[in-house]
Amino acid sequence: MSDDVFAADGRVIGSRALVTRRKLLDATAKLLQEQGILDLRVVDISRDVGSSPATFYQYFNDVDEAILELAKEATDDEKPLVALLQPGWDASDGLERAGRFVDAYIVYWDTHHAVLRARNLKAEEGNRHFRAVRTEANLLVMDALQAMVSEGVAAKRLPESLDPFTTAAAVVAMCERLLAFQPEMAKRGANREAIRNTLATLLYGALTGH
Amino acid sequence: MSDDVFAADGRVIGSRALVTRRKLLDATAKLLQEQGILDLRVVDISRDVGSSPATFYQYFNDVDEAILELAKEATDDEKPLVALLQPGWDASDGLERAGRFVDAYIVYWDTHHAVLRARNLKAEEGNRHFRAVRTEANLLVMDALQAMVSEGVAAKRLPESLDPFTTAAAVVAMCERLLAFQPEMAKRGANREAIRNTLATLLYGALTGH
DNA sequence: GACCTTTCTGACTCGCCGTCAGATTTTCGA
DNA sequence: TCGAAAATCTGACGGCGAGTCAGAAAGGTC
Repeated sequence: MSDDVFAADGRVIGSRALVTRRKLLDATAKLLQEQGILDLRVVDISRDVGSSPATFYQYFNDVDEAILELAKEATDDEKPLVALLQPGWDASDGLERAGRFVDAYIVYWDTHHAVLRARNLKAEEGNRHFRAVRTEANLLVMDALQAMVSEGVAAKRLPESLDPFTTAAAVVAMCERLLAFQPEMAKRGANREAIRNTLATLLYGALTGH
Repeated sequence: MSDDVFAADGRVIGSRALVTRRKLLDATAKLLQEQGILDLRVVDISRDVGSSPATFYQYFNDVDEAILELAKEATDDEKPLVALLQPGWDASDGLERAGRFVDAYIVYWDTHHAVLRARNLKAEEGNRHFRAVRTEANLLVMDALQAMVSEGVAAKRLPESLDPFTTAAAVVAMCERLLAFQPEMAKRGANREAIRNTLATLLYGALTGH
């Protein structure tokens, strides 16, 4: 496994090119955030870094490839979340632990939501590269969650009708989607604190049975 | 309030035009499903109904407008779901009632998932028309859910830290997103039945505290 | 400073978007 | 049934972004 970074035609690139590529990725992330994936144009990305569209195609075969790269980078930031999902939430500080996980998840989501949204869309539309990245990212957290659910079912705290894997998926689903609703909910009186606490309580309930 | 349907330029259209417009909407839904929103082209929609792109623009100012119309139609199919969300899930048949709601939700989702996905994307990217439609659709179900949560909190079955509105949103979030994960989960052993039962159990737990 | 390698870009083709003038079809009064 | 008017449809076009490629520019090496 090498750390070399490749251009679209497969050749290894040098340090100057690496800087250009990085700028292109940053501009892609920025515009994805500002304009959304539907209005993301290669021309704009190029203009943003002060180069020509042809330069973009030196490093990526298309916009998808750049977004995929950003999605992989986002996955790295998801890894630390797993440390917050150790078994034992049924102890007296369980709800607090759930809260700490939710806090960390909110930071993660806030940082990467535009990229994650794009990743999920492409994955749901059947793109296999994005599916793979999403699955890998979700499994990080879901394996840990699944273990917690299995433990709860074994200890009879949770009903047998809960499939551990599906429950884990449901928990991830709830986190992801509730945060996506957030701006809309704010207008209807549910502030960040309420969302945070409700989410923590629901996770605590789903994972420990309390 | 009139039932008249308007062309893009605002004039009321007749019955022949209504048929054409319907065909365009159906083709839009079909291609949205097959190709996803990112590859949806007006040329393809037109070709599919055997007319020219110019015809499309007679009825819609752009593709968004057609998708918005489809999203509104999907909302109509969501209304019957509310009938399955009457208070009283804490009775002995509560879990079965939760299951019936989940079944109905799955049918609703399967029918409209491509359109709902597009609606949610546009809403999350800040398009106010799509936000309005999504909010309206979600509120239908969320008002009913919220009442159930409030009842549970009042009866001390549910903890006070659950904000009823946010919990309702979380329940909707879980339904939506878990079904979106479904094809991926199937590969990892979680079949439809497991998803259905897990979802029902989780809703039952979140809404009744049992 | 001549040569070689890496990186960048102007200029081009292609295809889709959205428009509009005019063609085609339907409606309807006489 | 006919002809005019209204409704509907479309060919053709300008504009713009995608993606390609040959060659220019920049940087490194001796």
